[in-house]
Amino acid sequence: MSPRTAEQNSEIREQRKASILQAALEVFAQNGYTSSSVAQIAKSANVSKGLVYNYFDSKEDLLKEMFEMMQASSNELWNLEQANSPKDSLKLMLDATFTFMEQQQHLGRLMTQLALQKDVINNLKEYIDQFLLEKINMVKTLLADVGIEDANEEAYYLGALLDGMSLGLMMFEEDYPFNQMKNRIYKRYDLL
Amino acid sequence: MSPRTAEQNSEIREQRKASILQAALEVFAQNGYTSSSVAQIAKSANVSKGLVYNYFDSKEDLLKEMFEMMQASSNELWNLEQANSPKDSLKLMLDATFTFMEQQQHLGRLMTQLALQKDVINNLKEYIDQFLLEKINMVKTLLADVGIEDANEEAYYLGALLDGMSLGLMMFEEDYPFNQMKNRIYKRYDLL
Amino acid sequence: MSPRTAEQNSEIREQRKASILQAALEVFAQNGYTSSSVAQIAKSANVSKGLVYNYFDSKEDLLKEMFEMMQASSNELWNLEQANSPKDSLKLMLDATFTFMEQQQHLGRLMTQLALQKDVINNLKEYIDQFLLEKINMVKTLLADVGIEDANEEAYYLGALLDGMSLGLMMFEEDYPFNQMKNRIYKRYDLL
Amino acid sequence: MSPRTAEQNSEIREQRKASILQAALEVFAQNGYTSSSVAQIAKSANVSKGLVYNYFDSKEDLLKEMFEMMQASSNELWNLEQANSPKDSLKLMLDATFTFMEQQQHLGRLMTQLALQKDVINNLKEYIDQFLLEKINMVKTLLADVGIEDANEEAYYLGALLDGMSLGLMMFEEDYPFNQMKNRIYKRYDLL
DNA sequence: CATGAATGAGCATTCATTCAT
DNA sequence: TATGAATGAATGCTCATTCAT
Repeated sequence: MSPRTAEQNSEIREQRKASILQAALEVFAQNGYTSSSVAQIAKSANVSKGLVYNYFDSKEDLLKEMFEMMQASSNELWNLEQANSPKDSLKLMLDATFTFMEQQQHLGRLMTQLALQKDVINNLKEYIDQFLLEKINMVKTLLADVGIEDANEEAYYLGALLDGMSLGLMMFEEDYPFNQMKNRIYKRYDLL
Repeated sequence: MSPRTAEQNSEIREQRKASILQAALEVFAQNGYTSSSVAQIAKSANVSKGLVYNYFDSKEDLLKEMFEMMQASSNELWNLEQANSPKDSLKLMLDATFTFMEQQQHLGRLMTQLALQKDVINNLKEYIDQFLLEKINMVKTLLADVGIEDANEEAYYLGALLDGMSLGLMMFEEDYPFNQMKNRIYKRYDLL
Repeated sequence: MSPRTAEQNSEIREQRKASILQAALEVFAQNGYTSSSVAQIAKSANVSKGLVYNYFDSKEDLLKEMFEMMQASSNELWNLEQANSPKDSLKLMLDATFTFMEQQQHLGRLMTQLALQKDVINNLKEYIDQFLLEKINMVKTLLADVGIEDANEEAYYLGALLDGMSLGLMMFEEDYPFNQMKNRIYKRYDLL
Repeated sequence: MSPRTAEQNSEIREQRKASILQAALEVFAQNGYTSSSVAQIAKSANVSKGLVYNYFDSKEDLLKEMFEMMQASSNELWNLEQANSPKDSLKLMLDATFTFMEQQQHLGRLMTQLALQKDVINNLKEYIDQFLLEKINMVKTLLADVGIEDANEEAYYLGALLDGMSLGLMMFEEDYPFNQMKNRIYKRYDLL
């Protein structure tokens, strides 16, 4: 009835969608994908169950779009083009990683859960594995560029450290000595 | 009077119980606790659904007994009494950890999943957290005994490395350079 | 915004709830609480199994609400305030009792079944016993008011007669000489 | 192995059977037929589940034999042949009825439950109804023989009283003024 | 005769999804 | 666009019954 422009409508749609997705993320991360109900998500987003299906095809679809959100968020952070040197690139990558860990704990938590179990849906696990592989390959390149001898092994080592930190942060939360860990890593690559 | 002796029955029970528990472990680790159905477990163990309930009170109970299994398995491995020196203790701890990672991947996978989400049952998460805390405190002590300056921070660092390795092994499986990683860690503490 | 107004929805809910409850009452009274399945009730109410749970928390809850329905129905009938004399009160009580017997045979049948066995749920039996006790005490008072010598014993006697009639009506149904029995009782207290 | 005579074996069988039946009766009367499990009965009789099936074809069969037990017990009590007069017959019938109420409360409780609901098994309800009908007809005859005017109506009246007493005894148990009620009835027919 | 391990059908309950309004 | 009533398939669990020993 109200004369909204198509643009306004589109914007409202986007916002609604984002808010539902955010609610879903929190619920999924807390309870796990399977244990979360669409009703719970709808309630948490303050909308009706029906509306969730107005914006998303299925519960599965929510998860897929969440993964795409993660990719977008990650790509946005891993903006290494502005780097002036290999060292700088490495530093930017670590910055991005740490920022992601802190700001996107829900996403990290959820993706780690999903990565640990068989495909819950379609080929999501494949995409996650692909995503992880890309990251570790990028790290290999960065480490090689910076002159590290056995860049491959070092990449796994650094990967283990970062994953371990991520887990630690999820478990211990504010009790985790996150900054000390960050410093250790920056120091290791002489980035301070 | 009994057609089977009590002993025979008891033995059958123990074996069946163990085999169901093993099947449940695999199914849980693969699909996640919530996504696993008792029917799936029964099928995987080649028994009827009903029999599962003859041996376990509930699906929850399966998980509880699994956790106890993990504690037992872990305690068995962490046999540090036979150590002759602090360094030896540290080495034994690392040996135990690596052995557990390799031999009990299912358990590790499952417990990590559970640790990442809200309590699925009763107070299991609490017990898991407690279990993890004990381990990290033991590591702190071992590192201090061995003369490491900032044992607390180092414990978190080593913890991150080990957790990260565990995750890596779960994801990459045989592609993971597990032995190289182990060597790096042994070398770090001069244990080779 | 809602497609149906809140009022419309509320009305639909009330009607559905009532019709499910009525179906459940008939099924419970016919087959007994334990032997009745929710599927049977749903079918009898021409709704899906799921919908029953949209309106009632559990099968148990159906029974609880049924008991409350009985209390309400009974209280509505036992409206003794309008009586002008003790004799009038006694007559009203008997009227109410006979009306209940005839109009609420399902409820009577079900409650009698429940009263005869161990508590099926929570403390329902306790409530039923409490309910019966209240009735018999009220009868004692009414009989004393009317000038009956041994009102206590007479209350048990009248109670037995009424319970026996109720049973008889349930068993023999239309073959039961209900009106003759009623007359006998009215005559006994000189109420015709 | 032990050389028991066929007779001894047969006797053992009979005893076992009776003890299982007794256990089943108590369990059924307490919890209702449907809510009682064979496992419960077996446990209560201190035998294995299997043995129950050695003596009875099914849970249903237990109920059938119980009903036959009730008929036998009832027939044994209603031994009216030794009566010298119509009045004596009536008195013997009442004696038998009261004795049954007191001594066979479990049976009474169970049969009343069954009479109130649709056939749980085969045609049991039919038999029960038949049984009740026989009794009431016998009562009619006895009352007519004793010279009561409207024996038919009086039979329903007496039947209601007796059924009501039975219910009362089941509900109030030792608090029920059983003897006073008995006296009232004996007095009513001038049998004291 | 006696046991209890084993089975599978049946039931209460949950939840993703649809649809009339 | 938005709602929530309605559905039915799936799941945890129970229990009568069978059978190897």
